[in-house]
Amino acid sequence: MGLPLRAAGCAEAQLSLRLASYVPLSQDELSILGEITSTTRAVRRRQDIVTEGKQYRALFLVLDGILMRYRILRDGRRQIVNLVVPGDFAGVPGCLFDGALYSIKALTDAEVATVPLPRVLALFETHPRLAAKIFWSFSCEAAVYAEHLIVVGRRTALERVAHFLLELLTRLQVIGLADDCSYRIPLSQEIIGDALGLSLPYVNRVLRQLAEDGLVTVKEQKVIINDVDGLSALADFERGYLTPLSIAEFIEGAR
Amino acid sequence: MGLPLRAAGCAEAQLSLRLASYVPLSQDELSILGEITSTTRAVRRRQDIVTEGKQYRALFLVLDGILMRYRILRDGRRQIVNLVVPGDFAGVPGCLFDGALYSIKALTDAEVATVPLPRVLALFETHPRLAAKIFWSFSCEAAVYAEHLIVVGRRTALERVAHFLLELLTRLQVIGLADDCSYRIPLSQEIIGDALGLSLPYVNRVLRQLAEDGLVTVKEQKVIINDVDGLSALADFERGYLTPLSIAEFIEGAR
DNA sequence: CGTCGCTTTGATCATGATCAAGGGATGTGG
DNA sequence: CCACATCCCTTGATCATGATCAAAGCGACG
Repeated sequence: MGLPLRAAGCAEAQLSLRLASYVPLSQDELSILGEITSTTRAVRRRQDIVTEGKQYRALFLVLDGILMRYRILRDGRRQIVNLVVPGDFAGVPGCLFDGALYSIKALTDAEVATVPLPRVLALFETHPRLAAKIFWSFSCEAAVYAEHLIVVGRRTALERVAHFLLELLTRLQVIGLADDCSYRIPLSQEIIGDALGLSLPYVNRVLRQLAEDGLVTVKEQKVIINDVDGLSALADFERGYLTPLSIAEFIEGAR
Repeated sequence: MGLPLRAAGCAEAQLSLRLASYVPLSQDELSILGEITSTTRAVRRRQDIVTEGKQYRALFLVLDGILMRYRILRDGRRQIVNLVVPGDFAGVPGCLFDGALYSIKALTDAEVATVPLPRVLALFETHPRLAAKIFWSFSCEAAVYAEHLIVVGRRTALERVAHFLLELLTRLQVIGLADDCSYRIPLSQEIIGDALGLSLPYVNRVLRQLAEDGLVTVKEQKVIINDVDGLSALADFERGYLTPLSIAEFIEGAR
Protein backbone atom coordinates (compact mmCIF):
# COMPACT_ATOMS: atom_id res chain seq x y z
CA MET A 1 0.00 0.00 0.00
CA GLY A 2 2.99 2.27 -0.13
CA LEU A 3 4.44 4.93 -2.26
CA PRO A 4 7.81 5.16 -3.93
CA LEU A 5 10.41 5.32 -1.25
CA ARG A 6 12.44 8.12 -2.66
CA ALA A 7 13.43 9.79 -5.83
CA ALA A 8 15.73 7.75 -8.02
CA GLY A 9 19.36 7.73 -7.04
CA CYS A 10 19.11 6.13 -3.66
CA ALA A 11 19.78 2.55 -2.74
CA GLU A 12 16.12 1.63 -2.99
CA ALA A 13 15.74 2.77 -6.56
CA GLN A 14 14.48 -0.58 -7.76
CA LEU A 15 11.98 -0.79 -4.98
CA SER A 16 10.97 2.75 -5.69
CA LEU A 17 10.12 1.86 -9.26
CA ARG A 18 8.11 -1.14 -8.25
CA LEU A 19 5.94 0.93 -5.99
CA ALA A 20 5.66 3.74 -8.44
CA SER A 21 4.11 1.22 -10.78
CA TYR A 22 0.86 1.34 -8.95
CA VAL A 23 0.77 4.96 -8.07
CA PRO A 24 2.36 6.35 -11.19
CA LEU A 25 4.05 9.63 -10.52
CA SER A 26 5.19 12.21 -12.92
CA GLN A 27 8.81 13.30 -12.94
CA ASP A 28 7.78 16.49 -11.28
CA GLU A 29 5.90 14.66 -8.56
CA LEU A 30 8.75 12.25 -8.03
CA SER A 31 11.21 15.00 -7.43
CA ILE A 32 8.90 16.75 -5.04
CA LEU A 33 8.41 13.55 -3.14
CA GLY A 34 12.14 13.06 -3.10
CA GLU A 35 12.71 16.50 -1.72
CA ILE A 36 9.98 16.16 0.87
CA THR A 37 11.34 12.89 2.16
CA SER A 38 14.93 13.94 2.25
CA THR A 39 15.03 14.50 6.00
CA THR A 40 15.58 11.09 7.45
CA ARG A 41 15.94 9.80 10.92
CA ALA A 42 17.38 6.61 12.37
CA VAL A 43 15.23 4.71 14.82
CA ARG A 44 16.46 2.04 17.15
CA ARG A 45 14.71 -1.25 17.75
CA ARG A 46 12.11 -1.01 20.51
CA GLN A 47 11.91 2.72 20.22
CA ASP A 48 8.50 4.34 19.90
CA ILE A 49 8.25 6.93 17.19
CA VAL A 50 4.63 7.75 17.92
CA THR A 51 2.95 7.65 21.31
CA GLU A 52 -0.78 7.34 21.61
CA GLY A 53 -2.46 10.57 22.63
CA LYS A 54 0.34 12.88 21.63
CA GLN A 55 0.00 15.33 18.81
CA TYR A 56 2.20 15.11 15.77
CA ARG A 57 3.08 17.55 13.09
CA ALA A 58 4.69 15.14 10.73
CA LEU A 59 4.19 11.97 8.79
CA PHE A 60 6.82 9.30 8.73
CA LEU A 61 7.56 7.48 5.54
CA VAL A 62 9.35 4.25 6.36
CA LEU A 63 12.46 3.78 4.26
CA ASP A 64 13.89 0.78 6.01
CA GLY A 65 12.95 -1.49 8.87
CA ILE A 66 9.70 -2.81 10.25
CA LEU A 67 7.49 -1.13 12.82
CA MET A 68 4.19 -1.86 14.40
CA ARG A 69 1.11 0.16 15.20
CA TYR A 70 -0.48 -0.84 18.49
CA ARG A 71 -2.71 0.16 21.33
CA ILE A 72 -2.33 -0.70 24.99
CA LEU A 73 -5.66 -1.07 26.75
CA ARG A 74 -6.49 -0.12 30.31
CA ASP A 75 -5.81 -3.57 31.65
CA GLY A 76 -2.48 -3.79 29.90
CA ARG A 77 -3.60 -5.93 27.01
CA ARG A 78 -2.09 -4.96 23.73
CA GLN A 79 -3.59 -5.11 20.28
CA ILE A 80 -1.27 -4.73 17.35
CA VAL A 81 -3.22 -3.02 14.61
CA ASN A 82 -0.77 -3.75 11.85
CA LEU A 83 2.83 -3.95 10.84
CA VAL A 84 4.41 -1.09 8.97
CA VAL A 85 6.93 -1.96 6.30
CA PRO A 86 9.13 0.12 4.03
CA GLY A 87 7.08 2.25 1.70
CA ASP A 88 4.29 2.66 4.23
CA PHE A 89 3.48 5.88 5.94
CA ALA A 90 3.50 5.71 9.69
CA GLY A 91 1.60 8.42 11.47
CA VAL A 92 -1.53 7.90 9.41
CA PRO A 93 -4.21 8.16 10.37
CA GLY A 94 -2.82 9.31 13.69
CA CYS A 95 -2.02 12.81 12.57
CA LEU A 96 -5.47 13.30 11.12
CA PHE A 97 -6.74 13.36 14.67
CA ASP A 98 -6.33 15.44 17.77
CA GLY A 99 -4.01 12.97 19.39
CA ALA A 100 -2.43 9.91 17.84
CA LEU A 101 -4.77 6.95 18.02
CA TYR A 102 -2.04 4.35 18.37
CA SER A 103 1.57 4.13 19.27
CA ILE A 104 4.16 3.03 16.76
CA LYS A 105 7.19 1.07 17.79
CA ALA A 106 10.18 -0.09 15.79
CA LEU A 107 10.49 -3.84 15.62
CA THR A 108 13.91 -3.55 14.04
CA ASP A 109 16.33 -0.71 13.69
CA ALA A 110 14.74 1.48 11.09
CA GLU A 111 15.08 4.57 9.00
CA VAL A 112 12.18 6.89 8.42
CA ALA A 113 11.76 10.07 6.46
CA THR A 114 10.10 12.77 8.47
CA VAL A 115 7.65 14.77 6.41
CA PRO A 116 6.45 17.89 8.20
CA LEU A 117 2.73 18.35 7.94
CA PRO A 118 2.97 21.80 6.41
CA ARG A 119 4.73 20.17 3.51
CA VAL A 120 1.94 17.69 3.04
CA LEU A 121 -0.63 20.41 3.35
CA ALA A 122 1.14 22.52 0.84
CA LEU A 123 0.61 19.69 -1.60
CA PHE A 124 -3.09 20.19 -1.35
CA GLU A 125 -2.55 23.67 -2.69
CA THR A 126 0.41 23.31 -4.98
CA HIS A 127 0.21 19.73 -6.21
CA PRO A 128 -3.26 18.50 -5.41
CA ARG A 129 -2.85 15.67 -7.86
CA LEU A 130 0.04 14.30 -5.88
CA ALA A 131 -1.90 14.82 -2.67
CA ALA A 132 -4.77 12.88 -4.15
CA LYS A 133 -2.44 10.02 -5.02
CA ILE A 134 -0.95 9.92 -1.58
CA PHE A 135 -4.36 9.85 0.04
CA TRP A 136 -5.50 7.30 -2.50
CA SER A 137 -2.77 5.01 -1.25
CA PHE A 138 -3.98 5.57 2.32
CA SER A 139 -7.45 4.56 1.27
CA CYS A 140 -6.13 1.25 0.05
CA GLU A 141 -4.78 0.53 3.50
CA ALA A 142 -8.28 0.34 4.83
CA ALA A 143 -8.56 -2.93 2.95
CA VAL A 144 -5.70 -4.40 4.95
CA TYR A 145 -7.35 -3.37 8.19
CA ALA A 146 -10.64 -4.84 7.13
CA GLU A 147 -9.09 -8.14 6.19
CA HIS A 148 -7.32 -8.24 9.52
CA LEU A 149 -10.64 -7.67 11.19
CA ILE A 150 -12.21 -10.58 9.36
CA VAL A 151 -9.32 -12.80 10.37
CA VAL A 152 -9.57 -11.90 14.01
CA GLY A 153 -13.33 -11.86 14.13
CA ARG A 154 -14.21 -15.11 12.44
CA ARG A 155 -11.25 -17.42 12.16
CA THR A 156 -9.70 -20.07 14.36
CA ALA A 157 -6.29 -19.65 15.92
CA LEU A 158 -4.72 -21.90 13.31
CA GLU A 159 -6.24 -19.96 10.46
CA ARG A 160 -5.30 -16.65 11.99
CA VAL A 161 -1.65 -17.47 12.31
CA ALA A 162 -1.54 -18.98 8.83
CA HIS A 163 -3.21 -15.95 7.33
CA PHE A 164 -0.99 -13.54 9.18
CA LEU A 165 2.19 -15.18 7.99
CA LEU A 166 0.93 -15.29 4.41
CA GLU A 167 -0.09 -11.67 4.42
CA LEU A 168 3.34 -10.76 5.59
CA LEU A 169 4.92 -12.91 2.90
CA THR A 170 2.95 -11.14 0.22
CA ARG A 171 3.53 -7.66 1.53
CA LEU A 172 7.23 -8.24 1.89
CA GLN A 173 7.45 -9.77 -1.56
CA VAL A 174 5.94 -6.65 -3.07
CA ILE A 175 8.80 -4.59 -1.71
CA GLY A 176 11.45 -7.17 -2.43
CA LEU A 177 12.03 -8.19 1.16
CA ALA A 178 10.83 -11.77 0.81
CA ASP A 179 11.65 -14.48 -1.67
CA ASP A 180 9.16 -17.08 -2.87
CA CYS A 181 8.54 -18.63 0.47
CA SER A 182 10.55 -17.04 3.23
CA TYR A 183 11.50 -13.81 4.90
CA ARG A 184 13.42 -12.49 7.86
CA ILE A 185 11.60 -10.63 10.55
CA PRO A 186 12.00 -10.56 14.31
CA LEU A 187 8.54 -11.83 15.18
CA SER A 188 8.22 -12.96 18.74
CA GLN A 189 5.33 -15.21 19.59
CA GLU A 190 4.04 -12.46 21.80
CA ILE A 191 3.84 -10.14 18.82
CA ILE A 192 1.97 -12.69 16.77
CA GLY A 193 -0.43 -13.18 19.63
CA ASP A 194 -1.01 -9.49 20.13
CA ALA A 195 -1.65 -9.01 16.44
CA LEU A 196 -4.16 -11.84 16.31
CA GLY A 197 -5.89 -11.65 19.66
CA LEU A 198 -4.32 -14.85 20.96
CA SER A 199 -2.37 -15.64 24.09
CA LEU A 200 1.34 -16.25 23.91
CA PRO A 201 1.29 -19.89 25.03
CA TYR A 202 -1.39 -20.71 22.54
CA VAL A 203 0.53 -19.14 19.70
CA ASN A 204 3.37 -21.41 20.65
CA ARG A 205 1.16 -24.44 20.30
CA VAL A 206 -0.31 -23.30 17.05
CA LEU A 207 3.12 -22.71 15.58
CA ARG A 208 4.22 -26.15 16.58
CA GLN A 209 1.13 -27.61 14.99
CA LEU A 210 1.86 -25.76 11.76
CA ALA A 211 5.46 -26.94 11.84
CA GLU A 212 4.46 -30.54 12.48
CA ASP A 213 2.14 -30.39 9.52
CA GLY A 214 5.03 -29.25 7.39
CA LEU A 215 3.40 -25.97 6.51
CA VAL A 216 5.60 -23.30 8.00
CA THR A 217 8.39 -22.80 10.49
CA VAL A 218 9.12 -19.64 12.43
CA LYS A 219 12.54 -19.77 13.99
CA GLU A 220 15.22 -17.31 14.86
CA GLN A 221 13.73 -14.33 13.10
CA LYS A 222 13.12 -16.29 9.95
CA VAL A 223 9.78 -17.41 8.57
CA ILE A 224 9.97 -20.28 6.09
CA ILE A 225 6.77 -21.33 4.44
CA ASN A 226 7.23 -24.88 3.26
CA ASP A 227 3.87 -25.28 1.63
CA VAL A 228 2.43 -22.03 0.42
CA ASP A 229 -0.56 -23.67 -1.21
CA GLY A 230 -1.35 -25.82 1.77
CA LEU A 231 -1.07 -22.89 4.09
CA SER A 232 -3.18 -20.70 1.82
CA ALA A 233 -5.86 -23.35 1.71
CA LEU A 234 -5.84 -23.65 5.47
CA ALA A 235 -6.03 -19.90 5.92
CA ASP A 236 -8.43 -19.30 3.04
CA PHE A 237 -5.98 -16.67 1.95
CA GLU A 238 -6.65 -14.59 -1.14
CA ARG A 239 -4.06 -12.01 -1.91
CA GLY A 240 -6.32 -9.74 -3.86
CA TYR A 241 -6.76 -7.28 -1.07
CA LEU A 242 -3.05 -6.56 -1.08
CA THR A 243 -2.92 -5.56 -4.72
CA PRO A 244 -5.10 -2.58 -5.39
CA LEU A 245 -5.52 -1.44 -8.93
CA SER A 246 -2.95 1.06 -9.97
CA ILE A 247 -4.49 4.36 -10.77
CA ALA A 248 -3.82 3.51 -14.39
CA GLU A 249 -5.82 0.29 -14.21
CA PHE A 250 -8.39 2.12 -12.18
CA ILE A 251 -8.87 4.45 -15.10
CA GLU A 252 -8.87 1.65 -17.65
CA GLY A 253 -11.48 -0.24 -15.70
CA ALA A 254 -13.78 2.70 -15.76
CA ARG A 255 -13.85 3.07 -19.52
CA MET B 1 -16.25 10.01 8.05
CA GLY B 2 -18.50 11.21 5.31
CA LEU B 3 -18.84 14.01 2.91
CA PRO B 4 -21.64 16.48 2.36
CA LEU B 5 -24.61 14.60 1.14
CA ARG B 6 -25.63 16.88 -1.64
CA ALA B 7 -25.51 20.39 -2.80
CA ALA B 8 -27.69 22.78 -0.91
CA GLY B 9 -31.32 22.75 -1.78
CA CYS B 10 -32.17 19.20 -0.95
CA ALA B 11 -33.87 17.87 2.13
CA GLU B 12 -30.59 17.05 3.79
CA ALA B 13 -29.21 20.55 3.58
CA GLN B 14 -28.63 20.83 7.28
CA LEU B 15 -26.85 17.52 7.38
CA SER B 16 -24.90 18.55 4.37
CA LEU B 17 -23.59 21.60 6.17
CA ARG B 18 -22.62 19.65 9.21
CA LEU B 19 -20.54 17.29 7.19
CA ALA B 20 -19.05 20.00 5.09
CA SER B 21 -17.73 21.47 8.32
CA TYR B 22 -14.98 18.96 8.45
CA VAL B 23 -14.20 18.70 4.82
CA PRO B 24 -14.76 22.29 3.85
CA LEU B 25 -15.72 22.59 0.25
CA SER B 26 -15.69 25.61 -1.95
CA GLN B 27 -18.84 26.71 -3.70
CA ASP B 28 -17.44 25.36 -6.89
CA GLU B 29 -16.67 22.01 -5.34
CA LEU B 30 -20.05 21.80 -3.73
CA SER B 31 -21.84 22.28 -6.96
CA ILE B 32 -19.68 19.71 -8.68
CA LEU B 33 -20.37 17.26 -5.93
CA GLY B 34 -24.04 18.04 -6.20
CA GLU B 35 -24.02 17.41 -9.89
CA ILE B 36 -22.02 14.21 -9.57
CA THR B 37 -24.37 12.78 -6.98
CA SER B 38 -27.53 13.74 -8.74
CA THR B 39 -28.21 10.26 -10.07
CA THR B 40 -29.83 8.46 -7.21
CA ARG B 41 -31.18 5.01 -6.78
CA ALA B 42 -33.59 3.47 -4.33
CA VAL B 43 -32.48 0.30 -2.59
CA ARG B 44 -34.76 -2.06 -0.78
CA ARG B 45 -34.01 -3.59 2.58
CA ARG B 46 -32.03 -6.83 2.28
CA GLN B 47 -30.89 -5.99 -1.18
CA ASP B 48 -27.18 -6.25 -1.99
CA ILE B 49 -25.80 -3.29 -3.85
CA VAL B 50 -22.30 -4.73 -4.07
CA THR B 51 -21.42 -8.39 -4.36
CA GLU B 52 -18.00 -9.65 -3.38
CA GLY B 53 -15.84 -10.51 -6.35
CA LYS B 54 -17.75 -8.51 -8.91
CA GLN B 55 -16.29 -5.50 -10.61
CA TYR B 56 -17.84 -2.10 -10.18
CA ARG B 57 -17.58 1.08 -12.14
CA ALA B 58 -19.20 3.33 -9.64
CA LEU B 59 -19.09 4.57 -6.10
CA PHE B 60 -22.21 4.82 -4.03
CA LEU B 61 -22.71 7.76 -1.76
CA VAL B 62 -25.33 6.88 0.80
CA LEU B 63 -27.98 9.56 1.07
CA ASP B 64 -30.41 7.76 3.29
CA GLY B 65 -30.64 4.44 5.07
CA ILE B 66 -28.15 2.11 6.66
CA LEU B 67 -26.16 -0.59 4.95
CA MET B 68 -23.50 -3.04 5.97
CA ARG B 69 -20.26 -4.23 4.46
CA TYR B 70 -19.65 -7.90 5.04
CA ARG B 71 -17.83 -10.99 3.92
CA ILE B 72 -19.14 -14.55 3.89
CA LEU B 73 -16.40 -17.10 4.55
CA ARG B 74 -16.10 -20.55 3.05
CA ASP B 75 -17.85 -22.22 5.93
CA GLY B 76 -20.72 -19.78 5.82
CA ARG B 77 -19.64 -17.63 8.71
CA ARG B 78 -20.16 -13.97 8.20
CA GLN B 79 -18.09 -11.05 9.38
CA ILE B 80 -19.61 -7.63 9.16
CA VAL B 81 -16.81 -5.22 8.49
CA ASN B 82 -18.75 -2.10 9.29
CA LEU B 83 -22.01 -0.30 8.98
CA VAL B 84 -22.45 2.34 6.34
CA VAL B 85 -24.54 5.36 7.22
CA PRO B 86 -25.68 8.41 5.28
CA GLY B 87 -22.75 10.48 4.14
CA ASP B 88 -20.49 7.46 3.76
CA PHE B 89 -19.31 6.14 0.47
CA ALA B 90 -20.11 2.53 -0.16
CA GLY B 91 -18.00 0.80 -2.76
CA VAL B 92 -14.74 1.93 -1.21
CA PRO B 93 -12.32 0.40 -1.12
CA GLY B 94 -14.01 -2.27 -3.19
CA CYS B 95 -13.76 -0.45 -6.46
CA LEU B 96 -10.08 0.20 -5.97
CA PHE B 97 -9.54 -3.50 -6.51
CA ASP B 98 -10.04 -6.02 -9.23
CA GLY B 99 -13.16 -7.41 -7.66
CA ALA B 100 -15.06 -6.03 -4.72
CA LEU B 101 -13.60 -7.25 -1.47
CA TYR B 102 -16.89 -7.34 0.41
CA SER B 103 -20.55 -7.35 -0.28
CA ILE B 104 -22.78 -4.50 0.79
CA LYS B 105 -26.33 -5.07 1.85
CA ALA B 106 -29.04 -2.64 2.78
CA LEU B 107 -30.22 -3.00 6.35
CA THR B 108 -33.06 -0.61 5.72
CA ASP B 109 -34.61 0.77 2.60
CA ALA B 110 -32.07 3.23 1.37
CA GLU B 111 -31.23 5.80 -1.21
CA VAL B 112 -27.80 6.03 -2.72
CA ALA B 113 -26.27 8.32 -5.28
CA THR B 114 -24.44 6.42 -7.96
CA VAL B 115 -21.24 8.14 -8.95
CA PRO B 116 -19.71 6.62 -12.07
CA LEU B 117 -16.02 6.06 -11.74
CA PRO B 118 -15.12 8.13 -14.76
CA ARG B 119 -16.62 11.08 -12.95
CA VAL B 120 -14.46 10.45 -9.92
CA LEU B 121 -11.42 9.96 -12.09
CA ALA B 122 -12.10 13.12 -13.93
CA LEU B 123 -11.82 14.88 -10.61
CA PHE B 124 -8.21 13.82 -10.40
CA GLU B 125 -7.64 15.80 -13.56
CA THR B 126 -10.09 18.64 -13.31
CA HIS B 127 -10.51 19.18 -9.58
CA PRO B 128 -7.66 17.40 -7.88
CA ARG B 129 -8.26 19.40 -4.74
CA LEU B 130 -11.73 17.97 -4.43
CA ALA B 131 -10.38 14.51 -5.23
CA ALA B 132 -7.84 14.92 -2.49
CA LYS B 133 -10.54 15.85 -0.02
CA ILE B 134 -12.66 12.88 -0.95
CA PHE B 135 -9.77 10.52 -0.55
CA TRP B 136 -8.78 12.25 2.65
CA SER B 137 -12.18 11.34 4.04
CA PHE B 138 -11.60 7.73 2.98
CA SER B 139 -8.33 7.73 4.88
CA CYS B 140 -10.13 8.68 8.04
CA GLU B 141 -12.25 5.58 7.73
CA ALA B 142 -9.24 3.43 8.36
CA ALA B 143 -9.41 4.64 11.94
CA VAL B 144 -12.87 3.18 12.34
CA TYR B 145 -11.70 -0.14 11.00
CA ALA B 146 -8.71 -0.16 13.30
CA GLU B 147 -10.80 0.59 16.34
CA HIS B 148 -13.16 -2.18 15.40
CA LEU B 149 -10.18 -4.51 15.15
CA ILE B 150 -9.05 -3.60 18.64
CA VAL B 151 -12.53 -4.22 19.96
CA VAL B 152 -12.80 -7.62 18.38
CA GLY B 153 -9.23 -8.63 19.08
CA ARG B 154 -8.87 -7.76 22.72
CA ARG B 155 -12.18 -7.14 24.40
CA THR B 156 -14.72 -9.30 26.14
CA ALA B 157 -18.17 -9.90 24.74
CA LEU B 158 -19.69 -7.40 27.14
CA GLU B 159 -17.22 -4.72 26.20
CA ARG B 160 -17.61 -5.42 22.51
CA VAL B 161 -21.34 -4.97 22.51
CA ALA B 162 -21.11 -1.87 24.65
CA HIS B 163 -18.50 -0.34 22.41
CA PHE B 164 -20.40 -1.18 19.28
CA LEU B 165 -23.58 0.47 20.47
CA LEU B 166 -21.70 3.55 21.58
CA GLU B 167 -19.84 3.88 18.32
CA LEU B 168 -23.12 3.74 16.51
CA LEU B 169 -24.60 6.35 18.82
CA THR B 170 -21.77 8.72 18.09
CA ARG B 171 -21.72 8.17 14.36
CA LEU B 172 -25.45 8.63 14.11
CA GLN B 173 -25.35 11.75 16.26
CA VAL B 174 -22.85 13.32 13.89
CA ILE B 175 -25.34 13.04 11.07
CA GLY B 176 -28.32 13.97 13.17
CA LEU B 177 -29.85 10.51 13.27
CA ALA B 178 -29.51 9.99 17.00
CA ASP B 179 -30.44 12.09 19.96
CA ASP B 180 -28.46 12.22 23.18
CA CYS B 181 -28.92 8.63 24.10
CA SER B 182 -30.99 6.74 21.59
CA TYR B 183 -31.45 5.89 17.95
CA ARG B 184 -33.53 3.74 15.68
CA ILE B 185 -31.90 1.03 13.69
CA PRO B 186 -33.02 -2.46 12.74
CA LEU B 187 -30.21 -4.32 14.47
CA SER B 188 -30.91 -8.00 14.85
CA GLN B 189 -28.88 -9.88 17.39
CA GLU B 190 -27.42 -11.87 14.55
CA ILE B 191 -26.07 -8.69 13.02
CA ILE B 192 -24.50 -7.60 16.27
CA GLY B 193 -22.89 -10.99 16.61
CA ASP B 194 -21.56 -11.00 13.08
CA ALA B 195 -20.10 -7.55 13.54
CA LEU B 196 -18.38 -8.49 16.77
CA GLY B 197 -17.36 -12.09 16.21
CA LEU B 198 -19.90 -13.47 18.67
CA SER B 199 -22.58 -16.11 18.39
CA LEU B 200 -26.21 -15.13 18.27
CA PRO B 201 -27.27 -16.81 21.52
CA TYR B 202 -24.41 -15.22 23.36
CA VAL B 203 -25.29 -11.78 22.10
CA ASN B 204 -28.72 -12.35 23.50
CA ARG B 205 -27.29 -13.07 26.93
CA VAL B 206 -24.96 -10.12 26.81
CA LEU B 207 -27.79 -7.80 25.87
CA ARG B 208 -29.86 -9.05 28.73
CA GLN B 209 -26.97 -8.51 31.08
CA LEU B 210 -26.56 -4.95 29.86
CA ALA B 211 -30.27 -4.34 30.24
CA GLU B 212 -30.33 -5.78 33.75
CA ASP B 213 -27.49 -3.48 34.69
CA GLY B 214 -29.53 -0.56 33.48
CA LEU B 215 -27.03 0.41 30.86
CA VAL B 216 -28.77 -0.05 27.55
CA THR B 217 -31.78 -1.68 25.98
CA VAL B 218 -32.11 -2.84 22.41
CA LYS B 219 -35.67 -3.51 21.51
CA GLU B 220 -37.83 -3.29 18.45
CA GLN B 221 -35.35 -1.48 16.28
CA LYS B 222 -34.59 1.06 18.94
CA VAL B 223 -31.42 1.38 20.98
CA ILE B 224 -31.79 3.33 24.20
CA ILE B 225 -28.69 3.97 26.19
CA ASN B 226 -29.77 4.62 29.74
CA ASP B 227 -26.35 5.31 31.15
CA VAL B 228 -23.96 6.65 28.58
CA ASP B 229 -21.18 7.22 31.09
CA GLY B 230 -21.54 3.83 32.67
CA LEU B 231 -21.56 2.15 29.32
CA SER B 232 -18.59 4.17 28.13
CA ALA B 233 -16.66 3.20 31.22
CA LEU B 234 -17.49 -0.44 30.70
CA ALA B 235 -16.49 -0.31 27.07
CA ASP B 236 -13.50 1.94 27.58
CA PHE B 237 -14.97 4.01 24.81
CA GLU B 238 -13.21 7.14 23.61
CA ARG B 239 -14.89 8.90 20.79
CA GLY B 240 -11.80 10.60 19.48
CA TYR B 241 -11.34 8.21 16.61
CA LEU B 242 -14.70 9.24 15.20
CA THR B 243 -13.88 12.93 14.98
CA PRO B 244 -10.96 13.51 12.68
CA LEU B 245 -9.58 16.97 12.42
CA SER B 246 -11.23 18.98 9.75
CA ILE B 247 -8.84 19.93 7.06
CA ALA B 248 -8.99 23.40 8.52
CA GLU B 249 -7.87 22.23 11.95
CA PHE B 250 -5.39 19.97 10.29
CA ILE B 251 -3.83 23.02 8.75
CA GLU B 252 -4.01 25.03 11.98
CA GLY B 253 -2.33 22.25 13.91
CA ALA B 254 0.54 22.22 11.52
CA ARG B 255 1.41 25.85 11.93
C1' DC C 1 -53.32 -20.44 9.56
C1' DG C 2 -48.84 -21.18 8.43
C1' DT C 3 -44.48 -19.26 7.44
C1' DC C 4 -40.78 -16.20 8.28
C1' DG C 5 -37.77 -13.44 10.92
C1' DC C 6 -36.22 -12.76 15.21
C1' DT C 7 -35.65 -13.65 20.20
C1' DT C 8 -35.20 -16.49 24.15
C1' DT C 9 -33.58 -20.27 26.91
C1' DG C 10 -31.30 -24.57 28.24
C1' DA C 11 -27.62 -28.09 28.10
C1' DT C 12 -23.26 -29.27 26.72
C1' DC C 13 -18.85 -28.63 24.71
C1' DA C 14 -14.28 -26.77 23.25
C1' DT C 15 -11.30 -23.36 21.93
C1' DG C 16 -8.24 -20.87 23.68
C1' DA C 17 -7.08 -18.12 28.20
C1' DT C 18 -4.76 -18.17 32.40
C1' DC C 19 -1.50 -19.52 35.80
C1' DA C 20 2.82 -21.41 36.78
C1' DA C 21 7.32 -22.94 36.05
C1' DG C 22 11.37 -23.70 33.82
C1' DG C 23 14.84 -23.54 30.02
C1' DG C 24 18.00 -21.69 26.67
C1' DA C 25 20.29 -18.02 24.47
C1' DT C 26 22.38 -13.57 24.59
C1' DG C 27 24.15 -9.78 26.74
C1' DT C 28 26.10 -6.92 30.47
C1' DG C 29 28.34 -5.32 34.50
C1' DG C 30 31.41 -6.60 38.26
C1' DC D 1 35.16 -15.03 33.58
C1' DC D 2 31.41 -15.36 36.20
C1' DA D 3 26.74 -13.74 37.98
C1' DC D 4 22.77 -12.18 36.75
C1' DA D 5 19.32 -10.23 33.96
C1' DT D 6 16.59 -10.13 29.92
C1' DC D 7 14.22 -11.92 26.32
C1' DC D 8 12.03 -15.41 24.28
C1' DC D 9 10.40 -20.17 23.87
C1' DT D 10 8.36 -24.32 25.82
C1' DT D 11 5.33 -27.12 28.44
C1' DG D 12 1.82 -28.61 31.79
C1' DA D 13 -2.50 -28.17 34.45
C1' DT D 14 -6.65 -25.99 34.99
C1' DC D 15 -10.27 -22.85 33.97
C1' DA D 16 -13.85 -20.05 31.55
C1' DT D 17 -15.55 -17.52 27.99
C1' DG D 18 -18.21 -18.02 24.63
C1' DA D 19 -19.57 -21.61 20.77
C1' DT D 20 -22.65 -25.05 19.44
C1' DC D 21 -26.79 -27.68 19.35
C1' DA D 22 -31.57 -27.88 20.10
C1' DA D 23 -36.06 -26.29 20.74
C1' DA D 24 -39.55 -23.30 21.59
C1' DG D 25 -41.92 -18.70 21.71
C1' DC D 26 -43.69 -14.78 19.45
C1' DG D 27 -45.13 -11.24 16.34
C1' DA D 28 -46.02 -9.79 11.83
C1' DC D 29 -47.58 -10.71 7.55
C1' DG D 30 -49.57 -12.89 3.50
